[in-house]
Amino acid sequence: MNYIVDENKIIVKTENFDPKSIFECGQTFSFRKIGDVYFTFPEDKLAAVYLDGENYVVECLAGDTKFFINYFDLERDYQKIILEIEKINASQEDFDRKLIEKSLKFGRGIRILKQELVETIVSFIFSANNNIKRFTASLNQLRQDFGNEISIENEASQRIKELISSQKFFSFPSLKALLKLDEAYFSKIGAGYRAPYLFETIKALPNFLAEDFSFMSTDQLLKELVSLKGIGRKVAQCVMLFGFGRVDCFPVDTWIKQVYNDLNRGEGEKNEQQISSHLLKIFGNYSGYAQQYLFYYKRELKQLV
DNA sequence: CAACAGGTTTGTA
DNA sequence: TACAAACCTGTT
Repeated sequence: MNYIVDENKIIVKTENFDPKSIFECGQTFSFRKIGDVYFTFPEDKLAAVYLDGENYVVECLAGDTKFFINYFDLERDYQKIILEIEKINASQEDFDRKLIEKSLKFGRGIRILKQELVETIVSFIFSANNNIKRFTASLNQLRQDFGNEISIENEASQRIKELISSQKFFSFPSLKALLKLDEAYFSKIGAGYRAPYLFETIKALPNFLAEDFSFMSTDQLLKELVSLKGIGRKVAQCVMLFGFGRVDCFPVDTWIKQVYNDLNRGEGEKNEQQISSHLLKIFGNYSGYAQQYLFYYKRELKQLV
């Protein structure tokens, strides 16, 4: 066990848990950093994550510890995942093995969050061909307009109390609330040409979500997802990874495209689909994790330059 | 001012 | 099936 529960707090060892890596590796946009504290607000929940001595604390402010243990995937052994990816890496002849090694070391605190489906789908449609700053502003506006202010259920620690005294957090709107929105509203909050896609897909969600996905292969699920407007292969794979917990997919965006060229030297140009299936073939059920380590390392490194 | 940003859709070979 | 071009819009 790499965590213990103390009332509304989860105490986590730092070895495979690092808030910066978790929140800034591109998997979620439902967080806010205030000082050294990360606040995360998935659905209608809220937690503060901060360093306390040698450990990280997840202080659950709305929603119980059980919810956040699942959300942060705390029952999973990420050290084992890292070891498995290292093993795969060692068997690759034509790979830049050092790149993987460095990525795993750099991102060892990453965890793949278990995110709610509607929030994930809507957020990633916004993210397509968009920059984080711009679409997080749209998402925050959406929360403010049609979510509810999250009230603190559990007594906050003194430190957190002070930090949130001037802050408001809003839940992600329910599907019911989203269904009432029209194209013009999404345009207004800066969705641009994605506005009709959002409108169409939200309209299709009740029917879509009623399906039983448990028996579906990842390939089948991908086909279903890309049939929704505004969802192409990349967004679909993100939704599968972050919303469905399908780790056997490898989302390829511009960053992973760059990584692929660094990683797989002299293979010639390949398109996103070819890259995705090649990496999937290599990493199998560790693809989702491997993607996050590589993506985070590449992007963070780029930002330092 | 043109290019770009964590792609998708639509139209054309 | 594969590849281009257009696409909202704030930033650099």
